[in-house]
Amino acid sequence: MSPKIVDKEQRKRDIAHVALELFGQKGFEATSISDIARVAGIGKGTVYEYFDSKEALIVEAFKVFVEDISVLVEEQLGPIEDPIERLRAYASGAMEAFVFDQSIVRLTIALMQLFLSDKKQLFAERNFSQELMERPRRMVIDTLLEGVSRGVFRPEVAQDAEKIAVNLLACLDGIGYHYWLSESYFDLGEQMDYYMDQLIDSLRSTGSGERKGETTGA
Amino acid sequence: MSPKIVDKEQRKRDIAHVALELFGQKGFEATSISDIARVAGIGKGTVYEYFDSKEALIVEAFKVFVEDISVLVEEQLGPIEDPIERLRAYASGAMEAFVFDQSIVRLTIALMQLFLSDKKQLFAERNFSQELMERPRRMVIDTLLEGVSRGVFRPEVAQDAEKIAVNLLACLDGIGYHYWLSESYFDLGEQMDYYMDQLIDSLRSTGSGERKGETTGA
Amino acid sequence: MSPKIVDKEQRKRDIAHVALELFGQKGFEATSISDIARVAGIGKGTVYEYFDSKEALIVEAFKVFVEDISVLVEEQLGPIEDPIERLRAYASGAMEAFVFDQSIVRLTIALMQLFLSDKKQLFAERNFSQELMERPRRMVIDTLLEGVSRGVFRPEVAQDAEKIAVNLLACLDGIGYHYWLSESYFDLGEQMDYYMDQLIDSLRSTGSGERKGETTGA
Amino acid sequence: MSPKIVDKEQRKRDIAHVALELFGQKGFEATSISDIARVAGIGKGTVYEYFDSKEALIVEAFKVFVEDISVLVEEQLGPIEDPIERLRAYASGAMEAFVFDQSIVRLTIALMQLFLSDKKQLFAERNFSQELMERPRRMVIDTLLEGVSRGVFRPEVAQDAEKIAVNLLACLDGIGYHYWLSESYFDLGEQMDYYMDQLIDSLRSTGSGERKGETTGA
DNA sequence: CATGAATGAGACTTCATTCAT
DNA sequence: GATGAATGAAGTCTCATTCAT
Repeated sequence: MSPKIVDKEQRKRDIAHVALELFGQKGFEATSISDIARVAGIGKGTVYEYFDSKEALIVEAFKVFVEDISVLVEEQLGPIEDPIERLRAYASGAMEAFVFDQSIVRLTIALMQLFLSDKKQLFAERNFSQELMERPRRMVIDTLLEGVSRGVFRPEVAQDAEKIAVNLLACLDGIGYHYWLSESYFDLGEQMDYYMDQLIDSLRSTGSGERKGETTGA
Repeated sequence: MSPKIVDKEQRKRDIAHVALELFGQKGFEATSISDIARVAGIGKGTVYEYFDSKEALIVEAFKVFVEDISVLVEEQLGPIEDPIERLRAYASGAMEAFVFDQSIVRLTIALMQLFLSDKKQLFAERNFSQELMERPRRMVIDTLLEGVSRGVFRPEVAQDAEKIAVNLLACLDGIGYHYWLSESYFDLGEQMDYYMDQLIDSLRSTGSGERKGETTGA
Repeated sequence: MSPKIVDKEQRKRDIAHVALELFGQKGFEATSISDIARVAGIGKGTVYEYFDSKEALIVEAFKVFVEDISVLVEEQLGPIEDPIERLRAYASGAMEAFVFDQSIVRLTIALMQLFLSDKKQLFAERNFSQELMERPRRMVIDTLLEGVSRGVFRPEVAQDAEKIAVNLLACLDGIGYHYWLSESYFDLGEQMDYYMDQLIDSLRSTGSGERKGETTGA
Repeated sequence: MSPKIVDKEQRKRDIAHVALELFGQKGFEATSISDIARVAGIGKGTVYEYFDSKEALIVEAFKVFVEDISVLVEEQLGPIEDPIERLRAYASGAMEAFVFDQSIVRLTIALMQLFLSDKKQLFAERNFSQELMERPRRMVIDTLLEGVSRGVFRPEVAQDAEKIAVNLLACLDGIGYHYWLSESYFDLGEQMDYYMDQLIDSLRSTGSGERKGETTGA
């Protein structure tokens, strides 16, 4: 409430941001408190004024990460009206993240790291990975429903909206990770387009357009 | 005259397996050579009789991992003849891995870890992530072609076989990871079935069957 | 506001001095960082706050060594005016070092150790062994020239001053080392006097004195 | 006595020779038993059939070293008759060792290492450094006496022979070490010649030749 | 509040030595 | 006798964390 507290909260977030940046660049274990302090431009001891331990810092960093992603998705898709365009825009955004801004990919993988470490219990309170997907999923579901109500998508889409959304997010990520891991073995854009064409094709209300291709892949 | 007789190759593999186990449980950095030695029931120094460094051990562990997976896929799908059944069997296998034998998931994530650490160069020689997918991809492609030649799948599938295969593997993994990360937020079996139904439906030659459902999600 | 106040430079020198002490007692490889820390009364990790590596510590230690020696020579010879007395004083100082304060001998040997290890490249920047001799050589040369200008030494000494100086320093060291290695097989004082008598005798301007003895050995 | 025993003694010496070689190349601590065994072409365990410990091996190696040097000096000087030539030949040999076959230098330094390590007690039984000098000293003394009896050297040389010999050996070594340490700061040949000229000049019987120069440095 | 000096646990790695074959 | 697999002590170095200033 008082300016002091606001300041402290902001400082905390700043440090978490720096940490996030570094975690994404090198992973957790390779990122030391010293690194974080140096990049943040503060003293090593000061970090401990804001966080009880490195683990607490990690948790805060992911809290920030989840918020950032939500904001990012919002920004990218906010202005777009057409349901189909919205879905494609989401896919494009995901693709770009995998090809260009690897930090998101890296951070998601860092998050996975936490899941297979003993630190999993850090998340007793909150399930960040679920929160991470919550906003995008909400967005996809809303878009699907909007598409149905506009008559762009088939009515049956409405009742499967959640399932469709979950799969959409998962598949885009899956394709992205495989691309990332296989070091450009295939063309990410092509694969994602192939996937999206298929999907959108199957969503369209029959009257709203011809089936585009012969439909094959997922 | 003759020294202690030991099958060094076998021993090496054994240690690699133990390492693999632990890497999957805790990640690389969190797994110490001491841990590996203790679990393997040998002295710390002995590990270094078989591997020049922790990094060499990591590489060997993944070599073993890739081989294991290949064998596993082979075993699961070997006897199945029908193309559609083969694809479904593969999906089931993947699902089970995500639900039960988490070690595969964990190891794949461990592999991702390596990619975001500076140890990426360890794989200069071999691209394990690609090798890891090579066998399954081959299998899926062959199955698709076989399906086409049997008249079960539409002829167009043949030319897109590679793309379809890549997406299939990626999407199944994507769904699996999201499930794993979201801690059972959704029903993995249902989601995978939903995906596979859609996919297979789109592969079938028009004459070979009715469109199974109305919905089409990813 | 202000952090713990410590004179880092002084601390660094202190640690280097402790290291020097131990290097002289046991050699480099036999001296562990733990040893140094223990004797310095600090924690093992603290050493690394001041030196990036053991090698950096070795370099710093020798920097300190060279300075110490220079100061020592200066102190011993500073006030003496007469050229012959100065030379004899230097010889006496060297002798005492070999008989009493073995640390100088030990450290010089430690320095030799470095030369035959692969750590020689540590000295890419500075040639400590040369620096170590620089001051004494300068001093001897100056003394010789002073002696010539005073008419105490023969004029020809001037042009050979450098050669004479180099040999003087080298021979004194040689005698000292042999004494040290042979564990008092001979009387160091006698041998050095014998050497110095010969030398000074050969330097004297013919008018300045009778040849002292018959013998002349080096 | 029996062939077996001879064989064993020879084997022991062979190993010691290999060890010597390696000690000279890298120093003690940097030379591992594994290294020695590998270069000797035998098993690591076999080394322990011949030596109780690494330290015992070091001792044996130096025993061999001392013998080798004696033989070497004998070979180099054996055939030379003229006393002056013998002395100069010894100096040349020493010089070559410092310039070319650094292994002798390195080994002598390694020997010094032992003296400043805790392993000094290894030599309780024998003083290798003294033994090492014994033969050359003997040789120099004999040569001096021979020179006197031939009338080449002044009669007084005889009674100081030991002192002269000790200083000669020590000074040559001293010049050599300084050269080695200073990395060719000066011309070793010149310095040694300068020293030897002076020395021999001072030894000559007055009748046997003019004083060569004005005599200056040692 | 902020700082960074200090620290010890613990990581990787080497190596002299033992011992079963 | 010969071998090399096995081992643990010990070394260098990193880093999360504490605490005096």
